[in-house]
Amino acid sequence: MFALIDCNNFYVSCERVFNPSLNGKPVVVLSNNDGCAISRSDEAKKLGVPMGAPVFKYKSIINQHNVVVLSSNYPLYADMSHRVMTTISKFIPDIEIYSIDEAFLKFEGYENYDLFSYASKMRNTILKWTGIPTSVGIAPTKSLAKISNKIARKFPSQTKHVYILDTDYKRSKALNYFPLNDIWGIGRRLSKRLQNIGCKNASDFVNLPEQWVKSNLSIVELKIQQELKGISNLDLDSLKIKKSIATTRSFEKPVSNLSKLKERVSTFSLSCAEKLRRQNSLCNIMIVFIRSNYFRKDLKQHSCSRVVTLPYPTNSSFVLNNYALKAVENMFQDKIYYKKAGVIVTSLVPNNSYQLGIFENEDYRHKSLMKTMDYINSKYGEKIKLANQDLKRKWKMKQEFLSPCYTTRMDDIIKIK
DNA sequence: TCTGGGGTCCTGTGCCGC
DNA sequence: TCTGGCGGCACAGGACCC
Repeated sequence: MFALIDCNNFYVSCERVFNPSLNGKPVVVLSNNDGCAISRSDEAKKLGVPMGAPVFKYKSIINQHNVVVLSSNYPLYADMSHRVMTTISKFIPDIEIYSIDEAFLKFEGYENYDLFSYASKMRNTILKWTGIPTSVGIAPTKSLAKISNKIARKFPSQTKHVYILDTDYKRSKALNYFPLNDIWGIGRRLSKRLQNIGCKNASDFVNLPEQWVKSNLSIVELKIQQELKGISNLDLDSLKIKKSIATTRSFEKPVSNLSKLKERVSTFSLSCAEKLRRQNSLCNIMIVFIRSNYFRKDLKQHSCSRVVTLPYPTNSSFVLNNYALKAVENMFQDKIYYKKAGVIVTSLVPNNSYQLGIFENEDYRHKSLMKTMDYINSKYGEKIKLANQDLKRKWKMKQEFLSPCYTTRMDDIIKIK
């Protein structure tokens, strides 16, 4: 059996742990630049603030009902997530951390356990130790565990936040209940396509001939279909090695000036280099993109990307920065208001075993220089920069409603008098 | 005025070499 | 020497997830 454990309204719940006055009130947490609502309390959901809604469109609801609006505080959420995951692994060793607020678990050798009471004990412990409420769905496959988790969340008074989908009767009842786009892996586009051929709910999808699914959709949908039938196709993915690393941002204000754009992209490339070094990887390929604001139909649009195949695998800030800047110069067009840019590194290889080039290899001094740079920056804050970065950095992400970093910054720790 | 970021995977297209 | 078919590859773009 598999279980999916999911933190309820995770970002809002993290905020509530340290600020209990938010309990019972409608609360939303916003995305970067305070753009969209990406986490909502039950009260805010009831008021009709949708997931991912641009917050300026819902100002009247927010003002009318005194909805508390917060900027996202990632250091806090990352630390709380770590606490929750550590607590879970004390109960079950087979764990796949699927996202910041979700984990899949595998119950192997738990045949003699009462899974309901074991899962309830786990969620009570998490609540007690971290303050974060969770829901647990248990089923024979990962896809069904997802559905089971939805049931646990949707009917809290009946399920007490733990639901076990363990019989054919429960399975077919659940599949008849949930619409297509509630199935893990079936999004907006695909559910529309399936609706057009007469599928109304998950059950209709499961009853489609396998051959048809394979030839008209893809192998991914076929796997989902089998999982929903109760045939396990997806196992725990415990060792997750990243295949790409990205740093991308929307700008608070549009950028139409090449040197300013270069400065931003430079910072993104350095951030990617740092992330690479942190996980002891080198990259072979770097993708740089710049894009105007596609919501502004009245302005001239430009969206462009460059794939840079590097001469040798690297995680050197200097090398990545140089190529990123060349790519921007190459793509930049005058009189365009750029709204977003990013750097993605991919084709990653481990730091300690990679193919050396015949003609060109990295300057051997970079390695120790980077090590020193990372050490100084981690000890004293971002003290060392490259000269082409804006040394008096004026731009800053919009975060008007940021809560303190209660658990990760000494100055922000709550004082008890 | 104001619309996120970080991932994975798949598909279509164009090019190249056999 | 030319041509068509085909597989492999790179790349752009899209769908999906949280």
